[in-house]
This record gives sequence, structure tokens and C-alpha cells, in this order.
Amino acid sequence: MDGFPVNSSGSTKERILGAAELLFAQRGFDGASLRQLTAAAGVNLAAVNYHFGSKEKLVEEVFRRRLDALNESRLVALAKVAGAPDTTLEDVLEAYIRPALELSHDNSGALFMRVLARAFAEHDDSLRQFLSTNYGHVMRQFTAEFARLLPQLSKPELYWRIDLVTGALTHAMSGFGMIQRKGDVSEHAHREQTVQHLVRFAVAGLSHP
Amino acid sequence: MDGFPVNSSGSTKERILGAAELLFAQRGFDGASLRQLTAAAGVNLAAVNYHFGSKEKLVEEVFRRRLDALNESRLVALAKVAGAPDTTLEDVLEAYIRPALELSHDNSGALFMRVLARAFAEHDDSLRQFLSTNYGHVMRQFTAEFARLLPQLSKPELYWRIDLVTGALTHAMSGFGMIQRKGDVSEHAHREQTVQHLVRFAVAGLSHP
DNA sequence: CGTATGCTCAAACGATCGTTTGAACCGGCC
DNA sequence: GGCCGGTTCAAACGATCGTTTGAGCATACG
Repeated sequence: MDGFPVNSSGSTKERILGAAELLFAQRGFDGASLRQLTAAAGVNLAAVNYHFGSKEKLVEEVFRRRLDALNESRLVALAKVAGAPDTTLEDVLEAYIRPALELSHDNSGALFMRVLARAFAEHDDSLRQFLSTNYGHVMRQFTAEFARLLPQLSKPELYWRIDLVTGALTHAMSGFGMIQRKGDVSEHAHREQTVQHLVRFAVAGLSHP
Repeated sequence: MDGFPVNSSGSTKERILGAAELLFAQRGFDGASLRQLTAAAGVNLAAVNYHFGSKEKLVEEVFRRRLDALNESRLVALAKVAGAPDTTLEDVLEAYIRPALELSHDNSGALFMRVLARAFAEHDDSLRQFLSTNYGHVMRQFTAEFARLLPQLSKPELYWRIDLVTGALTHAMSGFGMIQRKGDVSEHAHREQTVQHLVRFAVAGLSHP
């Protein structure tokens, strides 16, 4: 069914991670089998268990490889604006949104955002716990800054709005990079335009009266 | 692993549909096996293929049973306000949101919203086509009314915002009914409060300058 | 009563799943 | 050369998947 190996460069581990990203995005974690995956990567079936231990560990490694860099970028961007007296909501939201869209610059990064949106919709407990323990501090720092900039909102009200905005952004980012652009719009301009779209939408959703 | 039959009332078909809703919400379409499903429903394994033909047809029937009623309610509510000169954005959004939260009144309805959110995140082509051909006209009617009430927005801009709002609402509705309420808040009051939350958020996201 | 019909049941089918095994291969080091 | 840790390979393991089968049961109708 799957024809030819898709990836034939890089180390075995990297080929597996790349193919996993593609197939997890297309068919989900259960739907993508290790046989399809290793065939697409051009490696032996046993290589997954040899290098990662199990399929579940491979899933975690797919997340870790991207989220370590993504959340580090977000925290660096947040640190530049957090706590300052003239910081705006736009600044904080850009710190959250822009790194994700820059990750989507290349195809495999865009595929990963699809994987992330899937994990977000699945209320799988083990995966949620993995994400919470490893990257929960990032959302906590952003939430604290939102609370500082929106003092008129009660805590339940703020959490409500953050939850809604996060849902919208995750959905939107999972589609970014998938759609075809007009030929005369550069990748950079398209990304900047999308960042502004999402930031303005998120500002409206967070700060409406 | 799954202990006792969960459902022991109603016809075989209804017991299967109820158990399918629960297990699809918990483990996804691939993750829930027909053996777990029929055991939870308290029916024989072969009953699924006898009554529905295949697992895929069962999935479609789970959607059809709920979405026929849900989208009919939405269209009825929309018809009451669409086209009128004094209709507001709030009215249209309530016509979209309230039927979904009323469906979530009982537990199984709330479970179905989780199933719907899963299908929304999975970019599965066959399922998307099923939803598009059977219920695409509903979203088309709502989109037309949004366009009427927001004439200052270009078409691409409007589609952008509708997509973002839909993502946020789908995510939020999939969580409604799952969370514990304070003991002193009635079900009715909680739902009305949630409707107002979501409507105000959606208005802000659609109509911001 | 006999039979037809709709449904349920235990059992089995072939396919595919994640994982394990043990031999083969490979570079570098004594 | 001889050996050795790291890696790849084909093959097989047991488990579980969706689906099919044919006998068994119940109810209704002549």
C-alpha cells in the first residue's frame, strides 16, 4: 500500500522520527503501524524497539524532539516582555504563537502541529500526563502573565478564556502549512499575516468586556 | 479488563450505539475494539455486523443518530432569526451553540460531543466527507447569515474567523458535562452560564475590528 | 402442529498488530 | 588476524483485530 521509502537520509533514529511524524499526523497513533512506519523510513521493523524501546516511547520522543525547542523559544520570547510595565497582550500572545508558526516553516514541522492537535483532542490520560509534567510550567508562566495584564478578570473567567483561545489556536496551527498559498505571496509574508490574524483573534477573545 | 456490562436496557441496536458512544469517546475509533464494545453493551460480538454491517457503518450511525437531531435544532433556531433586520450576532451564535449544550444535558450526549471533537481533529478523509455531504448545508446557512451581519469583512477574513471560532467551540463543547459543578449550581443555570460564555467569546472573535 | 423469520450465540477465519529472538554484519582497537 | 560493542536483518512469537459461519432459539402465522 505504501510504495517506496519516503526518507533515505540521516541516521536511523532520525529517519524513524521523521516517518513517525508523517504517519502519526495522517493516521493517528493507533492507526499508524510500525510496519508502515519502518517501511516509509526505509529501516528494519525491529529498529523501533531497538532504538526507542517501544512504540509508546517513540511517541513520547516525537513530542520531546519538537516541544523542547518550541517551548524553549516560547519562554525566551516571553521573558523579553514579561513583567515590564508597558507590555501589551499582543506581545505575550506573539511570544506564544510565533514560535509555533516558525516551527511550521518546514513541512515536517507543520506535520508535527497536526500531531499535537490530535493529542490535544484525544483526552488520553497517559499522554496528557506526559505533556503536563514535561511542559506544564510553560503554560503556567503564560497564564501568570495573562493574569497580570487582565486584572479585571476573575480566575475562573480567565481560565475559561485561555481554554477557549488555546483550543482555537491549536486547531488553527494544525492547519497552517497544509493549505496552498498564492504563488505571489512569500512564505515569510504569509507567516506574518497569519501571526497577526491569530494574535488579533486571541486578543479579542481574551480581553472582551 | 472491562468488568461488567455497562448498559442493560433497550434494544440490542440501542445498547450497541450507547456503548459505542462511550468507548469511542474514551479510546477513539481505532482504539475501541468490537469485543470491548459488545462486552460493555452486554450483547454478542456478532451483533454489530448483523445490525450495522461493519464497524465503519456503526461509526456513521453513531454520528447520524445525534447529528440529525442536533443540526435540525440548529436550523430551526436559525430560521427564527435569519434574515430579520434586527437580528444580532448573538442571536445567530446562540442558535448554533445552545442546541449542542442542550444535547450535552444527559451524559451520553456529552460523550458524543467528545466523539465529535475527535472527528474534528482527525483529518480523516472518509469521515470528513461523510460529515460534509450529510451536514454541510447547515454550516453553509450559518456562514451566509454571518456574512450578512458582518458585511465589513472580506470573504477570506470571514472564513478565517469562522474557522477559529468553530475550533474553539468544538473544543469547549467537548469538555462541557465532563467537569464537576459546584453542588449549589443547577444544571440549567450552569448551561445558561456556559452559553453566555461561549456566545460572548464567539462574538468577540468574529466581530473585532 | 409445521414452518418460516428474526435474532443470538459460541467458535472459528485470516489478517495484522507490537514485540522478541538469534544470527549476520560492521567499524575500530588490541 | 582476532575480537568486540553497536547495529541491522529475516523470521517468528503470541495476542488481538474485524468479520464470517452455522447451529440454536424464540416468536408469529398458516
